Amino acid sequence: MASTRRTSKKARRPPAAGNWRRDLTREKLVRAGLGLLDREGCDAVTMRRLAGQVGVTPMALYNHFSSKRDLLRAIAEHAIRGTEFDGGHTDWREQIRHCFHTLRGLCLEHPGLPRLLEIEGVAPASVFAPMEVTLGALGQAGLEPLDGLRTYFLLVSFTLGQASYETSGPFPDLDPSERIRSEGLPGRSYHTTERLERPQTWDFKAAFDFGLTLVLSGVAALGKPDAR
Amino acid sequence: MASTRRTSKKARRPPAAGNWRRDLTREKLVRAGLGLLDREGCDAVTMRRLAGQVGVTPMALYNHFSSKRDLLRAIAEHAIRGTEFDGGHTDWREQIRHCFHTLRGLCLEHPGLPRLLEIEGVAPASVFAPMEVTLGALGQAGLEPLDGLRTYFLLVSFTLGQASYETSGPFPDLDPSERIRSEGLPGRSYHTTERLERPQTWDFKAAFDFGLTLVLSGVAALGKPDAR
DNA sequence: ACCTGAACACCGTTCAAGT
DNA sequence: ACCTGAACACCGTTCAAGT
Repeated sequence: MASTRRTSKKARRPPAAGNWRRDLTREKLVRAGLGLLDREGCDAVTMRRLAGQVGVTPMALYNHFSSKRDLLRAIAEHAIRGTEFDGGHTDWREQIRHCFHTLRGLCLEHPGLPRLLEIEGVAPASVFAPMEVTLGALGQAGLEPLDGLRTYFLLVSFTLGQASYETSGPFPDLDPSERIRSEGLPGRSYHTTERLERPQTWDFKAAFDFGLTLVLSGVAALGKPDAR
Repeated sequence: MASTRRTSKKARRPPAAGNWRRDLTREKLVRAGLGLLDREGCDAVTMRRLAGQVGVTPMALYNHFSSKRDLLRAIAEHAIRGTEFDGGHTDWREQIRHCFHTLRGLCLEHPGLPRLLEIEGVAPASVFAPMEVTLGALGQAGLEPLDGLRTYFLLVSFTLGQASYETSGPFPDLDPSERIRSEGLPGRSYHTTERLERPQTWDFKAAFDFGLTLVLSGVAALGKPDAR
């Protein structure tokens, strides 16, 4: 804002890239938006609030983003970019473990991210970085591309779901025994769930590792006789 | 609305249950809300729109629901209630397959449901019906309760994630090769993903079955020597 | 080229008032 | 007991106007 302020002298812009000040401001907005997302969650990222945050009128944002969706996509992009999902492991299991631990870590750093990615049209192309790594590793494990893609979707649903539950929850609402006792549910029996002793502190990391191992050993079993 | 209209004669309500007209109206609202959810999606379920739908002022809803969240919870409850997740199979694999196929089917009937359940505090106690069935079956498969719970969360994340993607998507946004070609992503290579031939029609059911089988064979492998 | 201000059509919810 | 109407503090976005 301080230094290179020019009177706009007709300024025929180069067709491809390099719009000096424009990019700078867009980046500033994206950073502020990501901050808002991290501090106050997905619903707090609002055109009006972001504008207030950087001391500008809401409508000023529309010079840099065509819509709220465009803004959100840029924020997601900025959060993901720079993350390396490829651990460079030769063992395909290790490679996949690394990849999804990294994805989980990213979601824990930016707790609003999973929900953000679910908004229609917000997921940027960078979400395919883990796909690339996974498909490579699964190919090495002997899976056909189609099955690799299916496995990738399984892993990604799992990872985002768990991370979302870990950061937004654990809702008291989702503690089963508690809920079932308070609300009466006629016509259903819940003996197993009711007498379930939920550990006081649920170990999310251990649960995530368990799920990952389960899927990986399922993949390994695909080549074997008993698998069905 | 037609028949038993009484002048409210002081009506000391019985302490426990049976508020005749009140329950009727609440149910009517819930049904209309579910209709709105099914026809126009999660975001369309709005106090004001629902009120308009049943020909009443928005504030009238607050006589039957304490908040929007309360309304949404009742809608989710109404969608889930009556669904039988227990297929009565003796084989634990069949039992779990049936359970999650049922859950998936429910999400396809009510496309807004997965997103609805993710809203904080909306998931009703009935969401634990599949948990009951799953924990029982996994116990039969020899899993400890803690691992059973972890597996349940894996399966539920997977099922809701896939169903959500199937009904809200398939976004053109999530077709990888397309996106990567249009947006340039500097500093990343995507050869595997780029040359991926995505089948023109993605078979969601087959992908779901595949994931289910993968997880189940992972569970089966837990008792075996090679599992790690 | 970038920003403002007023306006429009929406939200959830509170509060006082009607019957 | 149930409903209305006006109001408040929010949304995303359009449009005309300023510099």
